[in-house]
Amino acid sequence: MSFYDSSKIEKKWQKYWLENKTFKTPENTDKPKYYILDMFPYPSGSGLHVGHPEGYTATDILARYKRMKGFNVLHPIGWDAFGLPAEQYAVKTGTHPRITTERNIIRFREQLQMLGFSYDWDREVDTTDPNYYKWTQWIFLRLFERGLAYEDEQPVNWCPELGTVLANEEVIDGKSEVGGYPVIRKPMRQWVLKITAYADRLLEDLDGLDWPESTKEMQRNWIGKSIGAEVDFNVPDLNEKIRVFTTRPDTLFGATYMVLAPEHNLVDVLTTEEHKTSVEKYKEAAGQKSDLERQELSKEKTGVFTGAFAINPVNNKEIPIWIADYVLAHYGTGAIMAVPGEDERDWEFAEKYDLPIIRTVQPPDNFDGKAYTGDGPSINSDFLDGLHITDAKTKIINWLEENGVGNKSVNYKLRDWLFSRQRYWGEPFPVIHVDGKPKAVPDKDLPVTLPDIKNFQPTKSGEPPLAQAVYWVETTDPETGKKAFRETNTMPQWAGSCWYYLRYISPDYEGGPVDQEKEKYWMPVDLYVGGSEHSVLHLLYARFWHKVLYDCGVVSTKEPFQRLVHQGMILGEMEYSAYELDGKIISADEAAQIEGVTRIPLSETDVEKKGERFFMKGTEINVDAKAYKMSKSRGNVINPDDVVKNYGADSLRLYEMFMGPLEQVKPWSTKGVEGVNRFLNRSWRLFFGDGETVKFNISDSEPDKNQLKILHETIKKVTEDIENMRFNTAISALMIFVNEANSWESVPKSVAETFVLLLSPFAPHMAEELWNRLGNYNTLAYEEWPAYKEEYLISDSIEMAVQVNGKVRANISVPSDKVTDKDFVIGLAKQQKNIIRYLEDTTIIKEIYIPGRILNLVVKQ
RNA sequence: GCCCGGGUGGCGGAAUUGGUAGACGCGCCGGACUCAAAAUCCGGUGGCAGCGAUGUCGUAAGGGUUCGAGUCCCUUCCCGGGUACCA
Repeated sequence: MSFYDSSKIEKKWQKYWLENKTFKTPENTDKPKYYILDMFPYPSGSGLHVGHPEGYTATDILARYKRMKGFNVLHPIGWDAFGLPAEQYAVKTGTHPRITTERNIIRFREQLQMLGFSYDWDREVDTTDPNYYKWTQWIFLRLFERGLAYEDEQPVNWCPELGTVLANEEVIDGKSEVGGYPVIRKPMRQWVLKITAYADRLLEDLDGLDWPESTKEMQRNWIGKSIGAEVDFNVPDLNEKIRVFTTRPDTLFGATYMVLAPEHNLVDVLTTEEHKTSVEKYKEAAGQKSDLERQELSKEKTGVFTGAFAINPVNNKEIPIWIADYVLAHYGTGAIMAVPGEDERDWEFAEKYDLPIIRTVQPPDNFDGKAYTGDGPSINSDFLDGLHITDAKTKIINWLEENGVGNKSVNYKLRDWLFSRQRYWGEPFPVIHVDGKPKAVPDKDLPVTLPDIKNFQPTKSGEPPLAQAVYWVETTDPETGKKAFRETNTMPQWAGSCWYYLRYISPDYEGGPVDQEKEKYWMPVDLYVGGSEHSVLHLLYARFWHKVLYDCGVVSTKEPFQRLVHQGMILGEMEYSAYELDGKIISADEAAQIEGVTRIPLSETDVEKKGERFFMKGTEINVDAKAYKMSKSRGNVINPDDVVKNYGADSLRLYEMFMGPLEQVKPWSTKGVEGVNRFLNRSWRLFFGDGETVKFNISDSEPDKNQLKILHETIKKVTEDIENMRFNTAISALMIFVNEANSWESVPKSVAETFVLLLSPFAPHMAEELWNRLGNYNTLAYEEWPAYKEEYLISDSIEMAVQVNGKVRANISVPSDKVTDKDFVIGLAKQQKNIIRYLEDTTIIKEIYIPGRILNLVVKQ
């Protein structure tokens, strides 16, 4: 039996591709270009997991396909190598993060090469390389020059366990996204990037992008633009004004009280003597709460009265001023007018503290809720009465502006981006402090490199590890010669990944982050593939930097990533579980209610499905059937190295694409890998026969009509499916071809060659080997992609269904040249035994014929 | 709660976008080869009834539009992801 030795053949071609630089990006620009990018991997110590090759195989297939289609393809890879794990490892072991990082990169590179990806290995970039972060710093200086990077003392998310501050986005439910440690609020001096200045452009330019709608929607929500008005409320006793932001100025007549955030700077001024104690107490309690506590305790609204009153400008009514932590200091003006009639939160608060509620929008008759937030005619609103929301808003805004008590206003949820971290393993800021003021390091002195230090531990007070490198921190201002101190914070990991896609274009260019001539040719990225976990942060930050670079004239496109696709997560194998309590097997439903149960793994053959649920075979005990996220603790992690060892890289690639649509979440199945592995072996045997001896099964004969038909059907299907990234059905088409061809006496060489080319993007190692053994001595990577000919697809006859009253009653075979002949088809149909039976004693009232598809005879008794 | 996805055989998934539901793969059943097993090959495989022809039910549930609905519309349920007092 001939057999395919995957490990030997795969290594052979990997070596060939590297040595011949087969996938070196062309330098000429005479052909159309295709820039296909994988999301920047972090080279972690645990190596590649099976999730990585999913997206990478998809892009690799496209890259290989586009090369064969005559495109110049840019398909690079590199390392987002700054980051916390290497630093934490350094704290623990004293190993410099550089050592760890280099080791991990080598491992990752080997693993990627083992999978046969067609990257241009001469374009690797590494964010920790001073030649790279020189330009990260350079871009930061452009931000600084433009006033888009500033220092600010502000309450930040301080994580004592990690010894660093975190961006708002890195805090999930009051805990750090990395590690899940508690996070507290602490005022500190920080670098902040003014992403809010680009909010509108980041929002508007989403419209032109070919991205998943859900991702665009998430970005829109994150930016959170809302249009409304600002209104001033006078506090006559104190001669003060309180400004509020509202999206519903039309409900102004229903504003029956005001609420300030506890941190609002007028709170102390407003509070009357008799309320001082309770207000102080409330403020203190709110200030001490961590974000987590604030969220947990916020189920029930709390607040206290300040004793002060403001005047509602539309009706001059006196309304009380409260403070409550359901009003956020950092959104809008940190103060609201409360309109309980049309706002659920205000209603809840008003109910609790017995504050007046006035409806100003007429709810529908059947409305039985509390606050009514829908549309309707205004009531109790003087000159707005009868107007619906939109018109009422316009009118009241005009009124506010005429009377000088307010104006139209826009607000964003998006906040400026907290950009500094108290870490060692990150890009140093190219900034020195002279006389207490930040000053840019001149471009010519870049990069500001990381000093070597021994102790990577941050200080308890929050001083970054770099502060220990006194010789590095203390420097002189090159301009004035004055004593200066280097910035000891470093940049967050996002920095390096904000612009890496540009560096790939000209990785060795010394005149700037990117060679502008080449940038014009290669940008934008035509296809960007990566996980949906980056839907907001990385993609928003990168878009922001790109727009700044656009404004600086460095790049020529407004957006970096034209088309974006997220690959779905790969889960562990499906698990069937029964549960045991005190030696007794109990049902999964029961187990979910009780603690202290033991999970008993079952095999697929132990269970059966009844209705919607799975049960232990022959019992009424229902069991769980679920695939879980891969995790070390669950022990369901699949290691790609093992898969490659057992089945080969081509099998892994093929399986990951065959599992289902790329974007979908799907469970792993080792049996499924065996399935595609069998397919590859069958493909191999197509060429080398099935006997004891290896015999070449290829003939020089001309392909017959039938062979050409199936071949060209396969070409058509595979081509269309690759174009649409439907790799699972493309592979299915290849399988159908092989199943068919296996029944042939021999395979005509021309057919065999075409098949090998079709297979090559998916299983490049086997394809190269077959191509070579067919007598071609060059790589097939730049062979022309096969084109199908319509003439071969036409068959002599077409199978069609005949329906009577919408139900299929017979199948007929119609000669191709008669397909458009309705009368002929109906005549043929009426000869069918089963049709005759159904037409008996009926009258045909309608004949619906869709040529080549279906004939439906509508009859009546 | 709100915003996005999505529910199709025992399992992963197909279905030319309104035209024969279940392609392809896994699993399972039967057969060939083998002393035997593995591997491989051949055949079968949605449920129910029937020897069969065939009939009938069937794409989460219910209703609607249509000659015809997995696909379009309405209602409900379930699962996954995001988000959460943003005024």
